[in-house]
Amino acid sequence: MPRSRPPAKADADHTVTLEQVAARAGVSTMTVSRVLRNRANVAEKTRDKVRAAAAALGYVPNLLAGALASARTPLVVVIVPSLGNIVFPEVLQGINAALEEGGLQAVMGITGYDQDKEERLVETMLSWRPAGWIVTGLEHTARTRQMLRGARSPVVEIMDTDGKAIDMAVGLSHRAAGRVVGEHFARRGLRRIGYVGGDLVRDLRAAKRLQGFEQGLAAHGLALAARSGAPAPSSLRLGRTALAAMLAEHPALEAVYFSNDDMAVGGLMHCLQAGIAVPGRLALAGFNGLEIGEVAPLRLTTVRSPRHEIGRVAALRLLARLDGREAQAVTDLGFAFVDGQTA
Amino acid sequence: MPRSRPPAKADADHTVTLEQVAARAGVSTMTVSRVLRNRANVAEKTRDKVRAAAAALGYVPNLLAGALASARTPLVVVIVPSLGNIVFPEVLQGINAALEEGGLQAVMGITGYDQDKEERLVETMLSWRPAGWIVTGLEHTARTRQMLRGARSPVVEIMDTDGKAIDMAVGLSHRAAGRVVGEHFARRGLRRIGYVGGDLVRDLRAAKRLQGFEQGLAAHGLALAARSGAPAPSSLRLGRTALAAMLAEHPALEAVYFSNDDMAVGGLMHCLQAGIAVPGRLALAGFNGLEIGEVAPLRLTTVRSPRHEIGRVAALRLLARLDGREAQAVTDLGFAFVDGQTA
DNA sequence: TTGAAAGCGCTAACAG
DNA sequence: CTGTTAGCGCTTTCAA
Repeated sequence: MPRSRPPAKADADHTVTLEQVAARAGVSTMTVSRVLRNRANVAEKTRDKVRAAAAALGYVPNLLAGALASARTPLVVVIVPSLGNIVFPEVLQGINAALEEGGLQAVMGITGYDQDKEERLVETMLSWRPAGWIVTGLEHTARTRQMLRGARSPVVEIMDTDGKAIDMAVGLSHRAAGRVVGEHFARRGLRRIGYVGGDLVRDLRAAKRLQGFEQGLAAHGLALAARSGAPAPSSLRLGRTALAAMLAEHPALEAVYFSNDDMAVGGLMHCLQAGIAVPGRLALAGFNGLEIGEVAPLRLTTVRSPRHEIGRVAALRLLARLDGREAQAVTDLGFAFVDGQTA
Repeated sequence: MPRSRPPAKADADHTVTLEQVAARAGVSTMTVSRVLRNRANVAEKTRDKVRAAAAALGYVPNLLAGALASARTPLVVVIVPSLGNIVFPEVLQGINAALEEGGLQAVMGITGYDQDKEERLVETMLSWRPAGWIVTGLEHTARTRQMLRGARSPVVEIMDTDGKAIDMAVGLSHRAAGRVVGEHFARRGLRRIGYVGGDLVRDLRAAKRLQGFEQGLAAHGLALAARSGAPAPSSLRLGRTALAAMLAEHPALEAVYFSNDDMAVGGLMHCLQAGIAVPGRLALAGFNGLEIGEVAPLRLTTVRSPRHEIGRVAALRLLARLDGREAQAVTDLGFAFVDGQTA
């Protein structure tokens, strides 16, 4: 004979089900379900009875059962490359706050700037049948792209707008952000210019900024005199050591563009300690507009990215689409050049 | 007549189910289930047939259905107070990496250092029937505690060991960490000492560090000469402005202890810019051992907390318990005093 | 080594 | 406004 599980009511596992609430309230499970999900068309008196019964029993809904029955999960998969600096946590805060208001839950994945890892994450996450996806960047493996399209739930690619989106994109043009700094350097009359970055093969947005930066220089007849890139994640320390190394080899450098603010502040710290006059002897600039650049003894010249806002808007676009509303395909939230004291 | 949904095979929604894989492979759904979950006792030939069928159809398992049927989710709820500085993202990276190896998924919640928000989060998350919980700190509302206990899945409280754990705890003694700095200041012969922090009512671990710090001073017959606390989250900027304000009011101060490294580095930046000699004229110390303190022109005196390790170990303890292994109730991962150049 | 039956806890659809 | 019926896609249990 097949198993006949004991009725839930007698379960050793004291989990309270809709059915028990229904029994106690003297109504059907459907009515309980309606009340608990605030559906219309239930008499006020019935509502009260049901709520009382649910409270008395300490009922906790089972989202798994609900999601399976309705074919709708309140889950949104969020995939970011790293939590190693403050940039993506800030984006996550924006995402999280907005999703929460819409009654959705973020499930997080971290790729380590590895597209194959991203592909594996997407494959795994597919099993949750998420309501939507927020992924970082516009570059993915072909299979990742295919899986995301096949999932037929909305996808927002964040941070970048230089490229083609799978579905929606919310970010800024990194090429343009880099170009602005290149032109600024050129207009300042800086000539011997270096670049200090991390791993450009992995961080494609940093690569786009550098590309834009070089275009900005080229527009004024300039070119990069030195360039360093370690196969390591960007960090304050790397910025510091890489700048020191570059200056040892190219002592005549007049300016350095860094892949981001972490790197740039690291470089600035080197200059402060080594007694290198900034910006007189060496001009510096970064990207992101982090707080550390603002409170440094010299305000860092940089480009501010709207990180929290990118997260918030990405989540809102997703919510809009889930509500059946139209949502803009590409949202360029722009950036602001920060004319600081280091360049 | 009740709805009669079209059979899944003809569904407009092309979702492939176990049943379709089974049909194609010429076996029962149970056999497919066994193969796909790598259960023993399936003939090698059958395995191959099933795998081929699954691949051909592009089968994607439905975790919701699986979890409902087996009463087991691979979800772990992780609740942290904030992603506003790099501390908790680092903890999350540690958690995430270890959970992933164990086949578990983190679902994140952010409390904003608000215990009522935490309570609401726990209540909501309960509906996922998570396999385990990682929550921050040892202080929670009575109802949060009750819900977590009632969930009957393992709970790890992270960061702190000064108090009583619900189930397991992984962290360090903040009281001891504060005390070490207090004694260091005293031994250095510093006498007029101030404290600059954020909101101690919300950040209870910062409050414990301050308590330990004052004990350390008291052991040498000293007491705090000044103390500032804004009802705001700690930040580089707050550290900078709060120190400036404190020095304006207490110009004779010889040393300042900050609630953490963000605050302390902010303070250090103020000194660098204002030309205040550190540590000669003013000694500074913080807490956490962040990279920014290490690359500053003066290495920050601080106490290093094992953030990534706390996350990793917390996840491992959870995994151990889910595997039915015993796991240590309280794990004190300790801290390291960093004898920097600012105190 | 494989399969059949039952059911996890909930919601959609329809009937009244 | 409320109830009935069927079934979401999977795994458990037991039998063969």
